[in-house]
Amino acid sequence: MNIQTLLNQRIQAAMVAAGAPDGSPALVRQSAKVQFGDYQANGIMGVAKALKTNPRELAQVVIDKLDLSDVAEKVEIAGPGFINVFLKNVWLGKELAELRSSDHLDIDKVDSPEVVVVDYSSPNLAKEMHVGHLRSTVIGDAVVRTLEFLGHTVVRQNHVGDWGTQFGMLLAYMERLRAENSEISMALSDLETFYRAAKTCFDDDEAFAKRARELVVELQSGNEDCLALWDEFINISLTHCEETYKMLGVSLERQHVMPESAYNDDLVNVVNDLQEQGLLKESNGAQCVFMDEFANKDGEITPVIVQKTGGGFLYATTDLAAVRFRQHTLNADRVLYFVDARQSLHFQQIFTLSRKAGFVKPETRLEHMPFGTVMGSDGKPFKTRSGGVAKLSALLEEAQERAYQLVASKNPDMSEEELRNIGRVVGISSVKYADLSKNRTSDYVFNWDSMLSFEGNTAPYLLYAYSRIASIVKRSEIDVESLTGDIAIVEAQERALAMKLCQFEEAVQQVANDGMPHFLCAYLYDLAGTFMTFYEACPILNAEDSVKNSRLQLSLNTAATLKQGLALLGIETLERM
RNA sequence: GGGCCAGUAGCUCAGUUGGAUAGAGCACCCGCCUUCUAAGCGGGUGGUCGCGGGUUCGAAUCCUGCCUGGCCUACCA
Repeated sequence: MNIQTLLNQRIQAAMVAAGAPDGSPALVRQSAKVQFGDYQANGIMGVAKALKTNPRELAQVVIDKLDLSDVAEKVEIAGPGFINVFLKNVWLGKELAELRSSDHLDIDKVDSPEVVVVDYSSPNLAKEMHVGHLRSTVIGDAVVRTLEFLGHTVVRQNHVGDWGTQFGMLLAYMERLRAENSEISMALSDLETFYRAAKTCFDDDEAFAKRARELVVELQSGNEDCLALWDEFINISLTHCEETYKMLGVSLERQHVMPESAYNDDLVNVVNDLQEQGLLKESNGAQCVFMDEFANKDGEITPVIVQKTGGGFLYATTDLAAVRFRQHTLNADRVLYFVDARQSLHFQQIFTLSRKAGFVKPETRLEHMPFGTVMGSDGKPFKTRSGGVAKLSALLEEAQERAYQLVASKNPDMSEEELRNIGRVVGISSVKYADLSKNRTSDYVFNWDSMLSFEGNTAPYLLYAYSRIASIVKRSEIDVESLTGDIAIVEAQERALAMKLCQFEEAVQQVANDGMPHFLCAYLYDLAGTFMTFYEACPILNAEDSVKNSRLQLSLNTAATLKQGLALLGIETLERM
C-alpha cells in the first residue's frame, strides 16, 4: 500500500472535479511537521494561480469534492492553501494487519513490469578490484534487488574490461614465467603484484615491451595460442571478482558477465551502420560523429570517435554495440548504467548517437546513474596507508577484523564462531551501508570509525535495532505465525511507528525510480529510530494481553520491514549480536 | 577557453524536484539502567544554505553574474 499514491489520486480527482485542468498535480508529500498532519497536498496554490482564483477558496471546493472518510479523520486547509490530511488510527491498524499477512509486506508488484538492463560493477580484469569498484557494485546491486522486488525483469550486465593494450603486457609476462618454468597460477593469485611486475618489465625491458605489443596484435587477430593464454588469465581474474562478490554479498555471477570482447565482431558493423546513415565523418584520419548537441558557442563540436587512425576501435564503439545488443537481443525497456560521474559526457554522447542512429527505440530509456568518488580523510581519492590503491578484498578483510574486535570486546562470553560471524556481517554491511546511505551523486569520505559506529545512520545501528526486536520475540515465546488480533494504535509512539511502517513502499519505489538507495537507508534509519522511541516508551512483554499482542505485532512488522529493507540493500541481518 | 558537478552547523551528511519555523549523526552540555539488549533513550547549545542580483503568495531548491573546489573536454577506459 502506497499512501502517497492513494492520496495523490484521490486529491487530484477532487481537484479536477473542482475545476482544475486535467492532470493538475496534487503534489502530496509526507507532512513536514506533526501539526500539519500526516500528508500535505501542495498542489492547490499552483493551480489557483493558473486559474487566477483564491487558493484557500479553491482548497475549500476541493475538500468539498473530496471523500477521504474511509482513511482520514480530518482534512483541513492551512496556510496559503495547503490541504493537510490526518489519517485514522483504525485505518492504520488495518493496513498493518494486511502488511503482516502479506508475504510481500503488502507492496504491490508493478502493473506493467519492464525489462531493465542494469550495467554495474564492470571491473577491468587486468587488475584486481579496488575501492573504485565499490560504489558501482554495491549501489547497482541494491537497485537491481529493488527492481526485482517490485516485479520488474532485471538483466544484470557485468560489462568487464577484458580487452585492450594492457593485456599484451600481461600475456607477455605469463609467457616469460612459463619459459622460466615458474608457477603461473601462483603468480596470478595476487593480480595486483602480477600487474606491477608486468608493468615494470614493460617499462624497463625493450624486448619485453616489443613482445607485449606483438601479443596485442596476435590477440586481436585471433591467434589460438595467444587466445588460450588470454582465456587463462581472464578466467583467473574473474574468479577473483567472484570471490569478492561473494564476500560482499553481491548477486553477480559468471552468467552476468558480458565482457567488452564479446562485442568485438560487431564493432565493424556499428561503424558501417553509422557510415550508411551518413553520420560518419573522417577527421585527422579517425572516423568520427559530429553532433550539434555537443557544440560550444563557437560551433566547435566535441566528436565521438568510433574508429582510430589505423582502424582500431574505442570504448565508444563498444558501448554503442552494447546499446544495440541490449535493445535488440535483451529487449530492454530501460537501461541503467552505474558508472563513475566522470563519464557523463561519454554517456550523453552514446545515448544521443544511439537515438540518432536508431540503435534504440524512441521509448527506451537510457539512464546514466553517475556516482561520486570515495575520498580519504585528506579529501583526495581513498588510498591505503602506503599510498597505493586499496584492494577491495583487503579492505573487506580489514572491515571484518575491525568489526570482530569491536564485537568481541562487547561480548566476552560469546563463542568464537558466533563472534566471527557477527564480525563478518557487521564489517561487510558497514562498508556497504556507508556507501549506500550517501547520496549517490556526491563524493563521500571513507571513515572506519563512523561507519562502524553504533550511533547515527549506520549498519551497526540498524542491525542492533533488528536484533533487539528478535530478542523480544524470542522472549515472548509466542508462535509468531499464529499471532493475530487487532493492532490498536493508542500511544503517540505507537502511532508514529505505525505510520512509518506504512511508508515502506514509498521509499522502495523511490529507489527504483531514481536509482538512489540512500532514500531507503534514510527510511530504515528513521524506522529503527522510531522503533527505539516506541520501545523505550511502551512496554511490550509486560503489558496486559491485548496490548502486548498489539505491540508484538507492531514489533514483528518492524522486524520484517527492517529485514526486507536491508535485504534489498544486500545486507544480512543477525538474530543476536 | 568551453562544459558538467559540487559548496548547507566546528566535522560527516540529508533536504521527496518551488512549500509552512532548513534537518540528522558526531563533538560539546544536562538528564535516564532493581523492569523486554544503556552497542540504547530524552533534552539542550550550534546556520547570512559560497556571495550579489532576479523570478513570486513562497527560494537551500529556478534564472543570472561572480568566488572556490573537483572532473570532463579527438584517437585510454
